[in-house]
Amino acid sequence: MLDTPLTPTSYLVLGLVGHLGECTSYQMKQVVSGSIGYFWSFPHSQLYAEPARLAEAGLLAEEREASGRRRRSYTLTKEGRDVLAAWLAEPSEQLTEIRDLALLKLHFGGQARLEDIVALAEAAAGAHRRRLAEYEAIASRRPAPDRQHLTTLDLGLRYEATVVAFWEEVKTGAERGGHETRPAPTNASQ
Amino acid sequence: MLDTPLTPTSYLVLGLVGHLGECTSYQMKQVVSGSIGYFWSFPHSQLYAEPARLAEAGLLAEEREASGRRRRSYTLTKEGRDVLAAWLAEPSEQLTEIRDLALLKLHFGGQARLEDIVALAEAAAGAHRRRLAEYEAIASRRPAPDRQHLTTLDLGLRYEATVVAFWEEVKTGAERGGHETRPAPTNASQ
DNA sequence: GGGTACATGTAATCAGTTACATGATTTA
DNA sequence: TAAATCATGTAACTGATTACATGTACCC
Repeated sequence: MLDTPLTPTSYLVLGLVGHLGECTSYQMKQVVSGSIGYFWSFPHSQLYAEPARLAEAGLLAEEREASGRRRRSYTLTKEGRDVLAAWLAEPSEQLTEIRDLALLKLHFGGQARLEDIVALAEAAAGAHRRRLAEYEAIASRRPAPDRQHLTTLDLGLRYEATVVAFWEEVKTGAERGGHETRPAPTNASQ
Repeated sequence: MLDTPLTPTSYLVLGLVGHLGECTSYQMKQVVSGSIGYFWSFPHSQLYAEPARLAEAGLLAEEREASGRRRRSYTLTKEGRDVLAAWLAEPSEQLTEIRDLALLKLHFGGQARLEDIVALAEAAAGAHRRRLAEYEAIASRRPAPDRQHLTTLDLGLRYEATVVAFWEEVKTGAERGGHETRPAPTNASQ
């Protein structure tokens, strides 16, 4: 049935179209930027390229306006709906992939100066604190019935709170300067 | 100085070579698989391709065995060391990118059956519980002095604990079946 | 001495990113 | 009506992934 194996992006688009019903790439973009985009970002061009691929694979039906902007809009085909349902029904095995430059820097922190670690931790804590505040604002606007079951937003809230605390501790730890980081990188060899 | 802008992978490799000193791609691979690879995975082929790129850019020096396997090994050049130091000294602004298929499925859970959510949550909780156990084992082997400053492993421990709890709650929530998920997907239209 | 697992790469492909470009709509 | 901003795409490039392939050491 399918030649090209589907990527995470494929399912993301299928899920969006399934959720929204008939929609354009731009509408997907708007929805993404207020939800998934917070933790899983990608350029909007993918929301144009991927539906085209899915349409070619027969999972989406493409309709184009006859006049004006000639927008393309998409709907799930029967096959698309089946593929999406099958994907949703199959529990996924793989764990979280985390891409975080600040964490990577911390990981190589043994090669950095303590003051750089302090600055890094401060910046990271601040950024995550702001993100946490955004999530809290969204959560407070969330209608009551939805508050009963857990969503990605709830994990986002917990994640950011955890991370803020983590970076704050990293900062105070580095400020106290104690612990066993080499005083200077590898200057001994110079 | 630099033509190609450096990617996260570039810095990852620079950091590894800085940390290990002269090393081969295979050695990097081994180190990665016991540390960064836990949350930031990528195929080993990148650990062959990227050092080659960096060598061409003058940030790594490449040495090749004259006989036998003709292994390539890499060291930082002066310029590479500077670039790495500058990167480490500059606090990064961007937040965490999280790629998690299970979370994505949960996000589209309104289109799934409740029993699928239960299975999803159960599988995810189990996988993260196992990962947490791995981290705990590593942490217990960690030498005492290192226990004083926080590392990526510490965040890993906290993250996994948070996520396990989250998925367990999702599971019990879905089992109780309560909340406002539509009883059946969109079967009404069939 | 043959199989199996570890070690070390290369080639081809493609998804994803970057950059560009233009058409509509609003606003001042 | 000019300027800004929102909306809608396309083209080109390349980093990352997949797949393949072979060499070396060890073990039964």
